[in-house]
Amino acid sequence: MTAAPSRADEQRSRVLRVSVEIFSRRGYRATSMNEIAAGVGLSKPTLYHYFRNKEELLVRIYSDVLDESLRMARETVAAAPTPLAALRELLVSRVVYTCENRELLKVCFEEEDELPPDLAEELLRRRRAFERIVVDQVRAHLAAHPGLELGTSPTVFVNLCLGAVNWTYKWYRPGGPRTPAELGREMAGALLASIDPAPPPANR
Amino acid sequence: MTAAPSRADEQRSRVLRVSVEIFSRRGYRATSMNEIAAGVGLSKPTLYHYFRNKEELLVRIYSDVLDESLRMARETVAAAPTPLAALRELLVSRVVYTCENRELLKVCFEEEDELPPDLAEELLRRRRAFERIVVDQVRAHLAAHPGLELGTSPTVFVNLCLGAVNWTYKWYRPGGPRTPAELGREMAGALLASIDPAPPPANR
DNA sequence: CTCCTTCGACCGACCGGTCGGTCGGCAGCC
DNA sequence: GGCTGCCGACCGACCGGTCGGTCGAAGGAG
Repeated sequence: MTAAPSRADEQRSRVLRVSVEIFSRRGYRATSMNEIAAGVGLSKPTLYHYFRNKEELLVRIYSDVLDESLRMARETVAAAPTPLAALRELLVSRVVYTCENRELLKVCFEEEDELPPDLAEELLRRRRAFERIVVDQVRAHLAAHPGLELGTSPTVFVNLCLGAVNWTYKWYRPGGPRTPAELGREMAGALLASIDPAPPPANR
Repeated sequence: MTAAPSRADEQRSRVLRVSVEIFSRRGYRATSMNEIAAGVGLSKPTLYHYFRNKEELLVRIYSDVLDESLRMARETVAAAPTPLAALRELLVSRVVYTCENRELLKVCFEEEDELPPDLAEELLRRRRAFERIVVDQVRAHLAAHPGLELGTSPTVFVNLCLGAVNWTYKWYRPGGPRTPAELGREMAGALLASIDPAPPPANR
């Protein structure tokens, strides 16, 4: 059971929401604390009442995304009947999450090395944990289908898949003909074609 | 025939090389003109002797990459026997180019919207021209193989492929077991599996 | 009910420092 | 002697962060 959020917690998350919006639009460095304060409707000193400094904003944003991503990935894997299905759902859910949080992921992907070096290590550790979940599904799938040839290492294959999926933050625009979920299914289909033992019938 | 580069041209390209190095390491906004000047071994005013302002550095970097990319893409397509071969070579050459110019592409991908709005339009036009070359190969390949089912639109498919390929700037590190060319071939193989009418025999 | 204390939320004014960019001048080569 | 390459010194703007202080609600004492 999560405790009811205090007024302070609400303010903090409002600040974070506004920060994501402005960081994604103007960049972390180019955004001043005054802009954020104005966006939230507070003064700059009040921002510092809630957060130690500018860096902490970025750390919180990045860390929260990691938490959410890890949680989603573990849930997805637990619910999937086979490693291949898990892999497919993992990719679909990443596409959906990315499409629905483009600003957030833009900040995470592009401001990654503005993170303070002392925390970067621990954050990287959690990012690796996420990637490892995906790699494990590939390995499990290959182990279950000894005839399959991946043509590369599982790590490279996962980097390729996650790259294709993450890149959607650069080109996806809402309001197109596809819902994020449809888009995710189509992309996952193309990405997993090379390791799917039962490709769709229409393949000639 | 290209004219012999003047001394000034050489200095300018030295400045650009150093700028790419520092921009990629510290970010465009976080990099001061003084740092660049120190890196080149000049004073700040001398930088302004060669370039109008900081923005122009970024524009030149970005524009040069576009030129080179378009040139490479056109050459590759012209030399390929079939659309599928062209597509494969296009992806391989992108991977190789990316691996060998990680800093450069990092700057282009991550500082894209620091570009001045008045030039952004024309630069975007050229970027679209590059993407269009790739899309055209997909269309031509599908037209030549009526039985093939792409499972999505050519545009989405190209975004997916280029995303996977571009993302390599985030994870590729030289000195690994694969050369960039090998890496490119492996990745292109996986990416094109879903539209390859003659997949490798070991597939089952 | 009232008075008084306490405290979180909040802000105007300010500071040290940095940044992009400029100015005026010097040196050396054609 | 003019042109190119070069620089020390400087400027206005702005930024992250702090300081000192206000205000109103909560809460206990009488």
